[in-house]
Amino acid sequence: MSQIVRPTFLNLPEDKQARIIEAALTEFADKGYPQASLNTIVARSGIAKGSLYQYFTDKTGIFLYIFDFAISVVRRLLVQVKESTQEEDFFTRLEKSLLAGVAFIKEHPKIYGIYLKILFDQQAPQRQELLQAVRRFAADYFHSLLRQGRARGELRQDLPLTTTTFVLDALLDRFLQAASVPAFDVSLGLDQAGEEELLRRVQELMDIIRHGLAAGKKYEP
Amino acid sequence: MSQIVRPTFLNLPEDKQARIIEAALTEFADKGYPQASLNTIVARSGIAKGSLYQYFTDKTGIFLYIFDFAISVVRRLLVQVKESTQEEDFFTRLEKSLLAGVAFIKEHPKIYGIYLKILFDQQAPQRQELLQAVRRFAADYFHSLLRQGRARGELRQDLPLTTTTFVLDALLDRFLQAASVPAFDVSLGLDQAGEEELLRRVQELMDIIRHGLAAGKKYEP
Amino acid sequence: MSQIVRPTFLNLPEDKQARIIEAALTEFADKGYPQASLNTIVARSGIAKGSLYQYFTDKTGIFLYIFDFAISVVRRLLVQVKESTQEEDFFTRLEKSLLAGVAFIKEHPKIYGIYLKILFDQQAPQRQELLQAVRRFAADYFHSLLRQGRARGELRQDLPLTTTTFVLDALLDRFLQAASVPAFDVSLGLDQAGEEELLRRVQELMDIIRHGLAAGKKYEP
Amino acid sequence: MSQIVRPTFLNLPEDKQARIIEAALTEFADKGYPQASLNTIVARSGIAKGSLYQYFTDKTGIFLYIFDFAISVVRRLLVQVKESTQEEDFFTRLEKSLLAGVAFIKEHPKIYGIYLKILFDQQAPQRQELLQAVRRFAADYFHSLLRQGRARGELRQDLPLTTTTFVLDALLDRFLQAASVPAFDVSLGLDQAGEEELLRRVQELMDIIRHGLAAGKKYEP
DNA sequence: AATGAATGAGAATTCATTCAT
DNA sequence: GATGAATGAATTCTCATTCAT
Repeated sequence: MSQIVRPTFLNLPEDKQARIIEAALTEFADKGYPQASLNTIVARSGIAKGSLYQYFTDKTGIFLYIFDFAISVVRRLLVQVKESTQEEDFFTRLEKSLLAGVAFIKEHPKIYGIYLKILFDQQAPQRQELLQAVRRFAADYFHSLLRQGRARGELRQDLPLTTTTFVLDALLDRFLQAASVPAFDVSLGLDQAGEEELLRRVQELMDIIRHGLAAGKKYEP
Repeated sequence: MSQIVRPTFLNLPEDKQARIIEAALTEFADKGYPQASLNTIVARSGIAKGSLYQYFTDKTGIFLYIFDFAISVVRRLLVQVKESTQEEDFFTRLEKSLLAGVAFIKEHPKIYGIYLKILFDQQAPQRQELLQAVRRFAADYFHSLLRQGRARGELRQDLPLTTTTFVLDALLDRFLQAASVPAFDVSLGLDQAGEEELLRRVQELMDIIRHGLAAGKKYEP
Repeated sequence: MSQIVRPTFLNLPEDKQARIIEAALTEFADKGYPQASLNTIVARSGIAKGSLYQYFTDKTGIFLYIFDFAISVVRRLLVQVKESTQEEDFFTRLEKSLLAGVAFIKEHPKIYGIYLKILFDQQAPQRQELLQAVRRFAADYFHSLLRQGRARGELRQDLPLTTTTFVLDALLDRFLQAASVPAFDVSLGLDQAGEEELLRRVQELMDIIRHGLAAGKKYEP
Repeated sequence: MSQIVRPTFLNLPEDKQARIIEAALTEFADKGYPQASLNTIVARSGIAKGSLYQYFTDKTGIFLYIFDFAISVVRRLLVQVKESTQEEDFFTRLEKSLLAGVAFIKEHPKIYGIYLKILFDQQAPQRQELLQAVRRFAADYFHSLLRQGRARGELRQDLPLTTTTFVLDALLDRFLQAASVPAFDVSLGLDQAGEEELLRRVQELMDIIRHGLAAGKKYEP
């Protein structure tokens, strides 16, 4: 931690900090770690190149700090959604989580962008650890939803928690990708559609999930 | 075609071609398009720097040729799986497809790697087109499986084909990722597990899918 | 000589020779010696790269051969103009020479182009010698016109031959440049004008030359 | 401006600037734009390759800056000659201009060299504009001399200004070339001659010009 | 004689990092 | 603490020339 950001940076006026974070976030989200240029970052934030090295140890340091910052924003969102839907049933909670995710990505495209970039950059520093942190975070979230749902009898009792967590993570993560990255969305056609179309897809997806997970008459071959 | 690879390359002895393809495939899969270094490729394939430019027009040309090569390998696999399972029921076909995918990725990790890289390289040439081609290919495959399954009465008649295609694509693609890229596999723990564990997860996943899609007693809230 | 072009080339079918000369002439005229690419020449003449080295020793050899070829074409023209105007008076001969020059450049822009290029390429092989040859050729031509004109009493007897030769060479050479290279023509506006305008400029120029050189009432300060 | 040279360069100590300008001027004058090597320039000025790119945007930027610099030196000379000969008659002004030109070229051969190079470098950036600027500059100079000379009655009233400007430009420019570039000087033999010989040629040339342009008894055929 | 594959030096340009002021 | 000039290794790409077939 102390190897990443230097006290010099934290002592900076907040607006200057913000300018630098914004510039770095934009650059990393646009280009990914290895293609991101410190030249661009200093140019956009209006500071001297040397100053960047007063604030952070090196390119890696900047990246890790920015990624940390991004994670903390996401974390805040998830905690808030989780708490505000405490009382609702499993499927409602899941649906609201999905919709909250869609809204978040629309609002903070850069944060989602930096996550997508790191996802496949072998060169990104500590990529493994960073990704694991993010995914485990999501997994924990779904896991806790599932446990509560099963305890309340809303879900089949024989559901394997591990695999079900995987299913939810995969479906929601992919849905968010499709909703935000046109190239991913081959089948759904979300980017050309309006809000209405999006909501219909959410309903259809939830319906399939409900069939897959809910308690009630079981499937009999 | 002639824009990308020059006849010179195709006239080369096969083992030399293979060495170059192998080196390029490795480099692009490791680093992605923009970070891949032609220096590395020529060093690893033991040819002179200038020779590479006798074979391909430029870096883009090499990349496109390699990607094309990779795609054709995948295509061959899918066609083969599809044909060899013609007679089986929907869920068996799906399961076999998944297992074939797992086997393929284990055997050709670099081909899968290059696909993952291009997925997020904003800089990769013709990224949009290449990705669409791949994804649509998968989507068509699932779509045709679904149509046949529904026609045979194995699936619920009210299944929305579009969204269901998306669900299958998401779940299988993600399962493959988890099976091959440890960082992605937070919940399943596939990489540390043996074949046995993997098969169990496949069963669990298939079970959930069956509940979600199969005809039979419907879910009643 | 025998170091420049090899017998192999001269034994070639004439049309093949012509194709190669044409391609080389075009390339050298377009780009000048150092920028001319042998790749382009072989591509345009449809021969193999190795063959070029069977015909000529190296790039320099090709260039010298082509330049020689160009010179011989010019020489033929000048000899012809000189002989066909034997009987006319000095100023008529000069004017006809100028007009013949304009016509020639319009017809053989590449030959003129290669001369212009070599004019300032320090890198062109044997540039000094080649240029001297060309200029001396022109100088001899003017010198002989002047001698005859003076002998016939058409010119002032006190004209210094050397300097007058220089004057004619400078004026005619520059006029040709202005007539063919728009960038040189700041004052005359020849490129946007038609044939008519051109002829008027020729008259005006000849008039000034006449005042400068002709016998007749002398200038008295 | 800021597109071409960066403030970094202008902030440099003067002697360092001078070393770089000198090295670049030499290289461009020797080889012309496309053949000039940045490697040579940095080697000769003793700076690192990267530093050049702190000073200028790219090769084009360096070239344009150097050319601009050269033009400004020439401009200063011409303005000075023009002003210091205000009171003299046309032919004296012209002769002094010519001699000033000869002296300048002897003193700044590289500046003249870079002008000669750009003259035929199809590849030189903004060649058209740069050349037009130079030539029009000279044309304006002669034009103004001519107007004044005619107004004072020193020249024939029927002289066509346009063509006469062309004649002066051609003769003086070519004389300067002959005086500085041995290859151009076929007839005059200026390079092997001493100052004395040169002055005699100037007199002879001026005499012919005087006959061609001056008022006084007209030529009568 | 003809081919065309192989070569490697050299080109312009970018960039993270250092360090004196 | 802030600056920004300096660096040099690394990048992609071109080209004249050689040589085995």
